[in-house]
Amino acid sequence: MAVSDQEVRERMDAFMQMCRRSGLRATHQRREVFREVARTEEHPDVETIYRRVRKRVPTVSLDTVYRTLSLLEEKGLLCRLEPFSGRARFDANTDSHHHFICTRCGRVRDFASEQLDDLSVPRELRSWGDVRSVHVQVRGICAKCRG
Amino acid sequence: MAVSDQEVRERMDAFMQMCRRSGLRATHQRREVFREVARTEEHPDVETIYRRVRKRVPTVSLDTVYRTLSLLEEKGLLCRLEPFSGRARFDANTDSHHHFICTRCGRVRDFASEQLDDLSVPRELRSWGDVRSVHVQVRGICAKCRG
DNA sequence: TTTCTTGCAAATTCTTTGCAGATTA
DNA sequence: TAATCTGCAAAGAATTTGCAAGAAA
Repeated sequence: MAVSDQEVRERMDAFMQMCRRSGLRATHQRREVFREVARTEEHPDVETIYRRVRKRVPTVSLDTVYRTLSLLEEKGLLCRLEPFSGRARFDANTDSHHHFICTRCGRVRDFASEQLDDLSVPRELRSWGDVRSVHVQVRGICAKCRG
Repeated sequence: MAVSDQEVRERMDAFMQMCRRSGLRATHQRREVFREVARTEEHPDVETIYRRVRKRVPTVSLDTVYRTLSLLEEKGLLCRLEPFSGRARFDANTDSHHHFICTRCGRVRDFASEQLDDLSVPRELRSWGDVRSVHVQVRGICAKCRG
C-alpha cells in the first residue's frame, strides 16, 4: 500500500519542477498536501488528506486542501478516481456493456463488445478477491467537441 | 440515443414484475421516473429526470425522484454510472494503470497490465471521437470483505 | 514590494430525512 | 382498511468562493 521512498522522491521532484515551470509557489501547505497523496496507494479522500496534513501543518484549512488538490489535478500531477461524478447519472441498460466518455463535455455513450466482456484480468487479482464484473472505460474527445 | 419501443416495453414489464414480487406499489410517479431513464441512452442526471417527469406528472417532487431512483437501483433495475463517488478520491500514480474495486467496502487497488493497456476497442468508436486512454475497472468483493 | 496564497466564513450544490396527509392494493 | 408513498420543508454532506490578512519571490 505504501509507495517506495524512491518513487515518492521522484514525485516530489516532479511537483517542484511543475511549480517552477508554472510560476507557482511551492508552499509548505502545498508540499504536504501533495506528499500525502504521493506516499500512498490507497487513494485517500479530501477529509483523510486534510486530517493527515494537519499533523504536520496544524493550521492548514480544509479549503486550502481542496484548492491544492484542484490545482494539482489541473497540472496533471494527480487525478481523481472518478473524474465525471459531479452529479449522479443513471443507466437502465442492465446488460453488460462499456462506456466511451468524452473528457471535455462529459457525454457518455454505451457500447457492447463480446471481446471485452470476457477479458482476462491478471492472475494476481484472484488473490485479492472475487471478481464479479469487468467494465471498460474508454476516454477521449467526442466528435462534437473536436469540432 | 433513443431506446426502441420494444425494449422500453420490456423494461417497463420488468419494472412491474419487480413491484409485484417485492410488494411495492407501481405508482404513477415511480412508473414515470423509471420510464424516463428506460427510454434513453443518454444517462440523464437527477435534475434532468425530474424536469422530464414533471411534464407528465406536474406535482412530482424532486425528493420522490431521488427516492425512486435509489429504490430502482437497489432492486437492480438501473445502476448509476459512477457508483463509488460519494466523495472525491485522489491518485498520484500518473502511469497507465487499472483498478480493482471492492463493491462492498469501496477500497480500490491499482494494478498494471501491459495486455490491458493496449486493448483494442471496437472499430466503431473511432467515428465517435479520438480515443485517448482505456481504463479497466474490475469489480468484486475483496478478500477482507469476503471474510 | 508586489504578487500569490491562505484561512475564515459564508454560500452553493447535491442528496437525504422526518413527518403528516394522500394513495394504492 | 392497512400499509405504503408522497410532498413539503428542513437538514446534511461535499465542495466552492469572496475577501482581507499573511507569506513567498
